Amino acid sequence: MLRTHTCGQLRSSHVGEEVTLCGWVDTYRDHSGVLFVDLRDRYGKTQVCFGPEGGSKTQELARTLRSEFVVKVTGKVAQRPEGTTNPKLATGEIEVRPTELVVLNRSETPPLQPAGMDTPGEDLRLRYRYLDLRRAAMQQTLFLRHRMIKIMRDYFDENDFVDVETPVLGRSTPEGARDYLVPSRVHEAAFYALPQSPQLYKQILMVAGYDRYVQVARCFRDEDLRADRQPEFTQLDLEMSFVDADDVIAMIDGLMVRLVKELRGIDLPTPLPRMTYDEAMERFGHDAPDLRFGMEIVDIGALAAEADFRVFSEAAQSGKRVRGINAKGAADRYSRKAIDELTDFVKQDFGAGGLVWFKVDTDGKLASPTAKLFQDELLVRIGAAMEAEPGDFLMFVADEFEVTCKALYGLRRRLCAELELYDPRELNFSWVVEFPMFAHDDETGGWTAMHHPFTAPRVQDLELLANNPAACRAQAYDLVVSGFEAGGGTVRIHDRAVQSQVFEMLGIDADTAKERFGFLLEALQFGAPPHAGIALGVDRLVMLFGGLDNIRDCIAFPKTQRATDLMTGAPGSVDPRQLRDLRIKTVK
RNA sequence: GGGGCCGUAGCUCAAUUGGUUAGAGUACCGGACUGUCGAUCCGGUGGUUGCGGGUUCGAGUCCCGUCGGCCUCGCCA
Repeated sequence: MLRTHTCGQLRSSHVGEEVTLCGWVDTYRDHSGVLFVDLRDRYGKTQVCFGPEGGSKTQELARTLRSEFVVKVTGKVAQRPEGTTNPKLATGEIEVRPTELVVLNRSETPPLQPAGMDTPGEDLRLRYRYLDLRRAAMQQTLFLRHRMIKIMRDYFDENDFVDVETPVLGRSTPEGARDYLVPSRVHEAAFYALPQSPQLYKQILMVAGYDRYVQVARCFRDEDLRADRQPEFTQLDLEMSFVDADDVIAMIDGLMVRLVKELRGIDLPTPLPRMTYDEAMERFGHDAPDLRFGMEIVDIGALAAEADFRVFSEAAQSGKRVRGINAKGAADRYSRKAIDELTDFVKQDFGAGGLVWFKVDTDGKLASPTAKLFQDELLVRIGAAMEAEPGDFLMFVADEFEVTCKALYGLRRRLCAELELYDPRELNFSWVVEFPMFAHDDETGGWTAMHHPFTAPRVQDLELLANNPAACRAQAYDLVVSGFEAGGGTVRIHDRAVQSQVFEMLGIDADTAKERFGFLLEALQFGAPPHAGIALGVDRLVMLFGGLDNIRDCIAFPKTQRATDLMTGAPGSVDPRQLRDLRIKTVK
């Protein structure tokens, strides 16, 4: 070992000891007679004081040090003189007075300054990720990530889970996200697919009797990126046998309690609250509602039906929905121009016909250019339904249910950010349960699995499977943390007859089913226990616990929005010989 | 594939309605300084305003295209 201590370790109790530290030059302050260098490693910073007593040669060398040089210093730990301690540093009581300085490596002037106070542009940070990762904020996040995964592994180990690794090279299965494909050299025109999740393998492990499986698994989905979505991401994946949905939920409740306790020092009450999917869509327009603030959606369809204003009455009478939200006290925060932008927002992004809005004036009356098209008494009743008070800002969308959900969810999310209605570090946990089994497939006009094709319907909904699939609810549950889907799982079908029925609904015929995942269906015939599981998004949990607003900051080497790695240049071209081996020809 | 924001010194940003030689802080280089800790003080280097066209007497600023980063809709069982 080149060093005796780390840069975060020394205290007054070490005064007088001879120590050797290694680290990077964080900052330096040259006072001619004496010069100071803050030496940094992942443990902290220690001030090194080059005074005349250390020798002029050492001092001259120290004078050449610049940002991010890597050095080794040997010297005595000294108490700092009265009045020169630094309470901002854990090591601020002491300093090291070196008698020897070795420059282990110099550094070019870094394009971004790890010790700087400005956050560099993200493209630079990704291009020079090794410098970015030296920044304290990034180190804190990666340490948080480490601690979180450690807690998870300990927790599941204590609960008799077995960590089993599953293949990365698998086979492509239908539905779901677009696969990342890996061509086979040995088999012409055949491809492996990288796993979107270890779903099928973990079910097979249940058939194999492993009873409780867990894995921190890398997953891949070739879809467009978002602030909370990366093409490769990490799931805490688990599966349990002889359990129902409540057992899985309780197990995860316990994990959340542990995480919140150990990472935040807070006792999280359980059971975590639950809401059905239908309720979530009615109250918040989304299946992962942020419950840290109100602004719930209110349906005013019954009132709208009576309106002289035809956008409302015709919508209400034709089976569409008229719903709105109330941004409390926000009336003076939105000018006409800002409201025009909100209107464009709901039209452009969600296909809404428009936005009907009112500001509540000091008399409690609803005011807007549209207001004159309404009967006065109806406006009073609408105001009452919205619990409107002077200064409130009301917004309404009249459209198909799905459109009103998307538009009002979008508005709610946008306004809560603009109005700062919540503490970004606050964590709120809940479950959304009883998801629909099926969703309409716009392309084929048929049905598609809301979760995946192995999801079990609720027992009481079995007969709805065939005659009213839209009403059929699944034994599915999503963990929602502060408005993000932090995880989702289901009880799986272990009954061959039910499985066949679901495949039929999804338009997967027997041959296709056998071809695509016959291995699972076959396995289920050899004594499959009832089983259920869940997968949590590790990157997202780190983001939420870290109070961050994007997932890239939680990943050491993330991809850009266009799925490239600015540091390595991936994806890149390959040697023609590699393509020849794979018998792959690119076309333009 | 669609919509939006951004791109100016190594870095973070500014530059009035399109108008003089594109500025500041920091970094970097040189100098001063024995207690600083975002050190301070003095001096200096540093610019194809992402790139390519266009409009104009004149473009960092306006228009078109393009490249890159971010946000978002679609997409994400």
